[in-house]
Amino acid sequence: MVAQRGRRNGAAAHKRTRGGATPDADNAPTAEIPAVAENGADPEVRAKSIPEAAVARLAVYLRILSAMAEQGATTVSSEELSTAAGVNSAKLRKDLSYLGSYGTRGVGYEVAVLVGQIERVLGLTRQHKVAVVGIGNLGHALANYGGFPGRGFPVEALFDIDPDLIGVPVGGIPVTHLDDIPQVCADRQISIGVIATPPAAAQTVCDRLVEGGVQCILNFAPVVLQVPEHVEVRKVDLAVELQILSFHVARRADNEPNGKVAESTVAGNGAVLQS
Amino acid sequence: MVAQRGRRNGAAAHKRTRGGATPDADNAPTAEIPAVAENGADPEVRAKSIPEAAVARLAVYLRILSAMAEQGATTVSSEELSTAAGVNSAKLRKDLSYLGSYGTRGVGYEVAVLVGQIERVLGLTRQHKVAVVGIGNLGHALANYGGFPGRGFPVEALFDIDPDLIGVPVGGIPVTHLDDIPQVCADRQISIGVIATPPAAAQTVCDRLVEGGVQCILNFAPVVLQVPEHVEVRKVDLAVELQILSFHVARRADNEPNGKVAESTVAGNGAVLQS
DNA sequence: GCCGCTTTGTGCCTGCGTTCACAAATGAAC
DNA sequence: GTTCATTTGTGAACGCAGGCACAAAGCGGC
Ligand SMILES: NC(=O)c1ccc[n+]([C@@H]2O[C@H](COP(=O)([O-])OP(=O)(O)OC[C@H]3O[C@@H](n4cnc5c(N)ncnc54)[C@H](O)[C@@H]3O)[C@@H](O)[C@H]2O)c1
Ligand SMILES: NC(=O)c1ccc[n+]([C@@H]2O[C@H](COP(=O)([O-])OP(=O)(O)OC[C@H]3O[C@@H](n4cnc5c(N)ncnc54)[C@H](O)[C@@H]3O)[C@@H](O)[C@H]2O)c1
Repeated sequence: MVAQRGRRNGAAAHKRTRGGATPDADNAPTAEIPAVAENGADPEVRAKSIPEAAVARLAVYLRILSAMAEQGATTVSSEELSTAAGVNSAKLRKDLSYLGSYGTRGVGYEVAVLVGQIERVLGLTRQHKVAVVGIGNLGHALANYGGFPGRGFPVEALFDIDPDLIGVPVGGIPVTHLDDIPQVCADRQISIGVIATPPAAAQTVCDRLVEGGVQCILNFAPVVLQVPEHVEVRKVDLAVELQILSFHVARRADNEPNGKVAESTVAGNGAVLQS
Repeated sequence: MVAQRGRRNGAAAHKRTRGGATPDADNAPTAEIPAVAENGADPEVRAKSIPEAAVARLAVYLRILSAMAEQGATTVSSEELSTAAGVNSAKLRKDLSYLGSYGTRGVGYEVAVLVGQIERVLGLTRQHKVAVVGIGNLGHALANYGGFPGRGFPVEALFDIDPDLIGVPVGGIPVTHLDDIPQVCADRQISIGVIATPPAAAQTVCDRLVEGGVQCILNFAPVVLQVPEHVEVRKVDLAVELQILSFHVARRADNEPNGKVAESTVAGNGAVLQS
């Protein structure tokens, strides 16, 4: 299949296919925010541009901080929080600095303030309604999972193509037919669509979600989705995860061509005590 | 030149806490391979050092190539494959160049060769046995999923703490009790452990897996795991994924402080014709 | 009120990852 | 055999992210 010849790539590179987010370390494009300068909507908050990698970590910090708050902690130091999150303390401080300056030198950060600020930046001050499409093995697990509603992501619609499933409640919500995706999503103001259908159906489902006004898609099907520019896609590809792990095993095996497997490297427990 | 006081990074960088892989765009540390120079084990293959980000993409290319092979394709150009994978063609070629030079200039790549080479580099030439711990909603889905065995990752052990589950076969494999993790993993040469237990149990389960000689862990529980240095952890945190999506929605909303929601931006199909 | 201790916030440097652009290689046509 | 069209492979430039180290900033003790 040699296909298209002719044109070098004069206008080629433009066709940003968009959509297929590489499984993991992609999303490089630093979340740009054109410095909304005027528009005094947000008072003192000058939402700079936060690196995508930092956003991912902020979500982790938020979970840890919430847990700390529940246990009664009122302040944390960057050292504390960073070890709990498994990152460098300098990196943590830099990440927090994207929020603004909410720490007290010599003391640390106030847990409640930090929680509030991270929620603000991540847009968690309002709820984001979620729809799950494909109520099979995985879809059932997602629909039943309590961790989403608890964090501001209520699941408010379920879809499938299987007639036997239509109308059956899963996790308290009845399953609707695939064809109603656009309608229902628009009606219920769904903002996040989760795709857990077989790969072959994923693109079609995706198109309908977009049609229904869904702005974000979390895709579990191992396919690269095509979406319009204003829609954000993230992919969770478990097979890829396993293959990355496999790579590391192989690499390690190559590096130590000693005994066979060297199993029983029990190493006691991995208590990374300090540093 | 600011002189640089004190040790630049002489021996500092060691304190790597290791373990808690940030949810997403982390794993930066370019998979180092000390250039095994001698040791003629692998004939012509000089396993260089492949960037982690590239490894993730290679796994995606592999899936696409496999599908193409099934449809009878024998060769592909970088242009074709790159659009299918949703990446830049230059990036694709660079990624493939980490494998060695297996393309034919003016023609393209032979699908079969590429598949073989990627499998070799990812360590997929041998099987990696998988164990799943925590056979709840998610664990059931994972245990039943056919996509893993089909890709060289046979699930060969299931564990849970629930007495009602012990002995019950799920996806053809009976569930074993938690306590037997070290024994069973060692016996069956499990190399990858998947954790799908409640967060509170994750660290304990992780320790036992390590005790059983498991080298890689895929963690679904929203906690940061502590592991010894020789164990590789990857985390799949769905709440974090949703929060990253939320961030993008919020960001976009901030940028366009026009009408309310501007829904119905159906935009027909996402054919991003030209830049 | 001053001093010293602690912890934040950040400037700077380094290194990885992405992208461009082009030389080299190859096959086909004549 | 030469030339042309095509596509690979990669050197080099660039931009982002990570990490160090220190100045600035509070707090508490004396
Ligand atoms: N189960 C896992 O652990 C796992 C792991 C990795 C990836 N995945 C991926 O997740 C997706 C779902 O996996 P699963 O195990 O739940 O599969 P499944 O077969 O159990 O469920 C698929 C569901 O989608 C429904 N469906 C089929 N066609 C549809 C369509 N056109 N529109 C809407 N719904 C449709 C089916 O009725 C079924 O309920 C697959 O793409 C799979 O590759 C699953
Ligand atoms: N279900 C989802 O869609 C989803 C989404 C995101 C994250 N998660 C995470 O995945 C994990 C599992 O989720 P789930 O919905 O399957 O939960 P679940 O409650 O359905 O299943 C948990 C299973 O773990 C078992 N278990 C409890 N303690 C254990 C222990 N000490 N050792 C071994 N097994 C033990 C339970 O018996 C149960 O079978 C949780 O950490 C959850 O936060 C789940």
